[in-house]
Amino acid sequence: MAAEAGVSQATVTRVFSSPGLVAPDTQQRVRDAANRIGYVPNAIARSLKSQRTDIVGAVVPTQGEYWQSVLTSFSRRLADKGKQLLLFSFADADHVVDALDAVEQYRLDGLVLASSTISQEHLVRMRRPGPRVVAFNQPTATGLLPLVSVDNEAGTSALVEHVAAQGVATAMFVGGVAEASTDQMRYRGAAKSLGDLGIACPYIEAGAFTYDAGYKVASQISEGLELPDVMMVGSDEVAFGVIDGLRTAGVSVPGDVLVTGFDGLPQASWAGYDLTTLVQPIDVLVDEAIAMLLDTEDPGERSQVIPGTVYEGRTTRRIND
Amino acid sequence: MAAEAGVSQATVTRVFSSPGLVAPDTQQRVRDAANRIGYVPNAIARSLKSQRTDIVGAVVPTQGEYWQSVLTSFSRRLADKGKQLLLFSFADADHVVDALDAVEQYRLDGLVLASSTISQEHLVRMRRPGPRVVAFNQPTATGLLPLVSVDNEAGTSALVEHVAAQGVATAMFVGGVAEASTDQMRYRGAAKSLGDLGIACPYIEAGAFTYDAGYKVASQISEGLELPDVMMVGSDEVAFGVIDGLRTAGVSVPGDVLVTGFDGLPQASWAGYDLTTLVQPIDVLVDEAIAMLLDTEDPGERSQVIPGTVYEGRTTRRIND
DNA sequence: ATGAAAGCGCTAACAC
DNA sequence: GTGTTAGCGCTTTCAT
Repeated sequence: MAAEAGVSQATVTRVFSSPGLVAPDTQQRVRDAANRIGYVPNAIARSLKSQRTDIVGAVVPTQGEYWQSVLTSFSRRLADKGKQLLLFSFADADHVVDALDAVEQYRLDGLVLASSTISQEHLVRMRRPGPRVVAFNQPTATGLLPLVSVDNEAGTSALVEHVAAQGVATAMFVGGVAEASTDQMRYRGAAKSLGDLGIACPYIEAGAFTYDAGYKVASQISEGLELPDVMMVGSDEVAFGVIDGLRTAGVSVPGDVLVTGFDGLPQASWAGYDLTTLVQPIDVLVDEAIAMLLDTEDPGERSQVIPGTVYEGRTTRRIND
Repeated sequence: MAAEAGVSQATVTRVFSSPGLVAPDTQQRVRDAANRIGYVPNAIARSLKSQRTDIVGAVVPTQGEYWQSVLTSFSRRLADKGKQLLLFSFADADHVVDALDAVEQYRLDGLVLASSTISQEHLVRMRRPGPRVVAFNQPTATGLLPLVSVDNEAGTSALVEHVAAQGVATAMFVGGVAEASTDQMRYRGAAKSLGDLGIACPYIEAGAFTYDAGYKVASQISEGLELPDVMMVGSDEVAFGVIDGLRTAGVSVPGDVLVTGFDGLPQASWAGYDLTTLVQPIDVLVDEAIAMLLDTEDPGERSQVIPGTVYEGRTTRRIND
């Protein structure tokens, strides 16, 4: 390339990274030559020298509406900052390790760890010098890694407050996976606030954060147990299943039982469900995570816990009002 | 590192890429040293030398359930092949160009172009020597780029066949965006097959591939026009909106009007909708695309058009049968 | 304003 | 089985 333009390689570099330092006519000559032979600066070589890739890695679960939204948000926000997103989706936790390896090998500028089901052990492994790691919506990471999360506990508390205003005497919490730290926080918020009102709150585990799990558990409940006044579900996706399961079994929502969700998926406001839920301000969370990742000052083990907002849908509107 | 282990750099390389060539004790000495100082081979340097990154780029729209599924599938399948996925999400078509730049700069091993709304002009720009580009579900690219796509036309034909068996006399096609090539193919399949039965098929444009667009168009239709026996909707997401819009307006689905979708999203089979739709075999499409990208033999401008399957849901089940 | 030269960390060819 | 050497394509002093 340098030869083609009749200049030194140093000048070529300058044309593409600090054009100000190069005479207009030389610059033109270089650009012409580049177009002629289809030259494009090699980012790999640049990274080798500069020790920066401008690529951020993200470990995100492959399943679930919520995570998809998070991923989308990350990808957009990073693009705005001139960074690329290298995606490590994972089904099981073992692959998290693969991601970490890749992060080290590719010398990524940082890594986002998003998922509520990564073990403490893995999290500890992430504490190390080198590229910065930020945990996303993963309360378990508190004190281990810098963390950005929605305020899960306050979220379900707020939902209880709203529901209580509708008048309820009995309740139940339907979680996805009991080990998930988000599930635990959400249950805690619900149980505490309900407890303050003198209402008990049993925990029922659906078994997965999926529609099907919600559907199944709702079918079983409507057969066996006595239905509570309100079912607080740990995530919207499970809640949709719960609602459909109840309705299929002939139970009216919200006529016979009120239902709340958590996350604030777009579908929550669809007319078919219009689910009362806690809306996570995903873009805010993501911006905060990116800031922690990219800011010059070390975030240490700082935690950012950001509140969500209650969306009041039809599923908690008493019909007899 | 070489110094730390007391061997040459070449030996270090061998330990990590062809361990067979190195004596066991030397190997141990190198690994110990690596652990001691936290050494990890630098993939950037390797890429610079080998001219391969083991990273595949993907340009995918940021909106829409369908594309999210496609993305997830790509990410998983590539991981199985030891490749990483660099994600370029894009809202508007201008960003496609950014992606192409990045592909060139990072010397990616290939690029997947997924989206039905990339202009011919941009597609032509992708025809170039260098890393391979494969178009995904983008009929416009036929003859320009190697293409993998579901058979859109045959898909709506198959849906017509199923619907006709239920007995219909009038129909309508609700598209997302008229310019989208997938929309055009899907309309063509529906119109042709309906025409063969002597049934006319007007095209109505919702304006976007979203729930809201479907909801709105359904509200308008149920107010003004006379409802057809069947509304064939160009995508599931729009179809959900159409169904909710109709039901909110007091129109029964499938009592008053049958509805079909296209894509086969997981939600289609949810009890709330149980939408008859054409299921795209996403994993098959994705595998095919990856094969085209990575296979040694040049795919040229070969097109792979893969058939989908009809899922028969409740939305086309005549109530009076 | 431009060039020369060293070096980022690895791989591959060749020697021993 | 291991070392030596050259070079991938940039960036960055240091000269001129």
